[in-house]
Amino acid sequence: MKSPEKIIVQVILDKPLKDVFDYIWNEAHLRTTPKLGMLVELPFGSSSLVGIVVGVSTHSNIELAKLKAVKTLSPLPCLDKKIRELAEFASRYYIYGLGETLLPAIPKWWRSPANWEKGLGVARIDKLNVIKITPSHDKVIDPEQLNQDQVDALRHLSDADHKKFQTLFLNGVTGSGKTAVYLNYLQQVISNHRDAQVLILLPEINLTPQLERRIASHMPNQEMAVLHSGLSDKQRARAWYAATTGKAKVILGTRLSILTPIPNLATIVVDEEHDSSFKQQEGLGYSARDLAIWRAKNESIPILLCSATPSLETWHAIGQGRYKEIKLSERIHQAQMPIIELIQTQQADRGTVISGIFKRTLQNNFQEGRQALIFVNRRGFAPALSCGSCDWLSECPDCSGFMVMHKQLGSRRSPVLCCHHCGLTKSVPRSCPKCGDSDLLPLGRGTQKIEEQIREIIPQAKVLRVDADTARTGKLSEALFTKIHQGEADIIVGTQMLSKGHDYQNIGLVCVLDADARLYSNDYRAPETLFAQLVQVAGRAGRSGGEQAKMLIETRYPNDPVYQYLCNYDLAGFMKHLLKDRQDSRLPPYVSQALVHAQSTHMADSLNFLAGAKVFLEKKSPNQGRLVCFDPVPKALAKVAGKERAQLLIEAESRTQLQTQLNALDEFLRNQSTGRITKQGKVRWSIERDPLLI
DNA sequence: AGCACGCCGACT
DNA sequence: GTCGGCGTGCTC
Repeated sequence: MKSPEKIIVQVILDKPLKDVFDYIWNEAHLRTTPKLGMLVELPFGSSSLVGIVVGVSTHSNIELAKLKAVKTLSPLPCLDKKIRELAEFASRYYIYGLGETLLPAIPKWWRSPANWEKGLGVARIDKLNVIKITPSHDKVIDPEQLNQDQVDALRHLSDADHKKFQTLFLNGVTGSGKTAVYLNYLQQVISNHRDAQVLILLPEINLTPQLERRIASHMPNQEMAVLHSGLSDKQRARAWYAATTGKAKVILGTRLSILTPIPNLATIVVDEEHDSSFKQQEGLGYSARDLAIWRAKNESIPILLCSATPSLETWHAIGQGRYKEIKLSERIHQAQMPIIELIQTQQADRGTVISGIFKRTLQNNFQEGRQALIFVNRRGFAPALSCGSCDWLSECPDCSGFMVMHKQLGSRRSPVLCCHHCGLTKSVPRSCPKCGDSDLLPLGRGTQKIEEQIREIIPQAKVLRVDADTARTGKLSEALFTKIHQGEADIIVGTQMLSKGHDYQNIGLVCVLDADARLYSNDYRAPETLFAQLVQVAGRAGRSGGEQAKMLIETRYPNDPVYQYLCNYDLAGFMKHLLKDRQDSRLPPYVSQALVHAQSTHMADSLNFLAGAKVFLEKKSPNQGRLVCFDPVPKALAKVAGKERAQLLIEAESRTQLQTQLNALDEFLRNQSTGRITKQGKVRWSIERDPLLI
């Protein structure tokens, strides 16, 4: 007599282990049949974990006696097919465990079975409002108030087939009203399609409160869910639940929200599409921009990318006809863009003072009663501390970078040395640790030093500093920007943080100090990034009309194409130049790249490990196919937090070729590791697809 | 990744 | 005598 067959479920876990684990499904106990995408609680080793059901079967390769049973189920709706497909793709493409991809995409609060009990969590959360609508005093922009360009752009968008995948690119200079265009578009989508939900991706948390308010006043009757890492567990859980259940019609978030289940997703907008924050650098090294396009394709919906300075990938795709460009004419606004002046600096005056021309222009601007922005690429007081009589420099003991000097303004405490890579903080030595000389000098200029100098030059001016130190939290930064908007600052000193998304009213002058600090580095994207930053910064000036604003850029290389194209605001010319350059030097988008990262206590172990990876790849494709495998090298910043780091660059003409090779390499490396650490030598490794830095 | 089991140094 | 170091091995 055959006993009734046991139901076995395959479950994924947030562990760097093999993909699926088998469990027994006790239907009598769980009181329902297993369904794909269910979130369940499981016994695992000596502890308890949550997992997601990804398969149902009656057989297991593991002995039945060894299998444990699913403990409880969550009251959440199952993760739908679309989101599972997206996670499967991301996991495969970015060479990362499926469980490690999908589970962290669910808010922590929901991954705690303590919150599941009797579904009370859901009931309670369901009663809460998703977002309190707090309309701003910004003027609501009705379609009638759009200018002709915007109306035309909106018409192009409305004409798109909403049941078909299509990538659209909205090209418009800063302040040309891109946001008004896409908000009107989204409103149309929501009102024309019952239950439709829309997703807006933004690069950074700083930008969400502004847009949040704007949406609230623009679409006051729609429920909105905001998702980013700055929220509390509960807020995040609530927003995610509202998106998953279809309750929220507008989902606004940073990159992590691309993995949110949205059952009636009708369209996606990626704002500031070129921004590198869409690429996650750690763990699952995904690009939310790229995943958004894949998701749109998989769900057969249109996607809209927006930027004044598109990524080269986007520009390339437009050229090939893969994306459709919608242009907001630059003509009207070009008149408002500041006149750019390049100030050449000599090696000798760098890092010492604010030069005469900057001083005079700042003073004039102040007397005219207009605000000025000063951009510095470096936070802190000085990039390093040096000894006046020997060659000592403030190197970090655990990293191969320098410790940056920070003055603790506003407090009586003495200055500190701080490593921006590992966070180590020390007090400034009284005398040189090497030769004992007491003549220690700060080297170069950071935001704090500039702030200090400006206060000396124009003592009457109200100076405000905006950087990672003064705008540490969302609240702090909002307070700073409120101050700026209320005119409580004459001169604003800050890092890139200043340039994003904020509307300033009365900027007459923009100064960029040491613009090319990163231009001649190992970052082949530096020219593109710099161009985008400078256009962005330029767009902050002269918005209220009035006399044309000025932008002064301090550079050692005024003849570099970046500046030459920038002075004419010639985006198309610059993009063409860059594409030619990338084609000539065999760089993306003309080749596909991957990096194998390795870190361990000794550089030799890291390099040896990578050499093994290289041998494997070359054996796999003996005639080297169209795969190019470079030599393992120590990283530019070779030591971080006491770990010696190295990397191996792999290139291929075709993405699919690279994909199969990387999957094979991953399997090979996993077989000699526990988790992601090798058994011999204890090398921690990872594979990164489409790296930004090589 | 956690977490247990397991075999060698300075402490109530 | 024991508390505890972290080396290696497993998790359905």
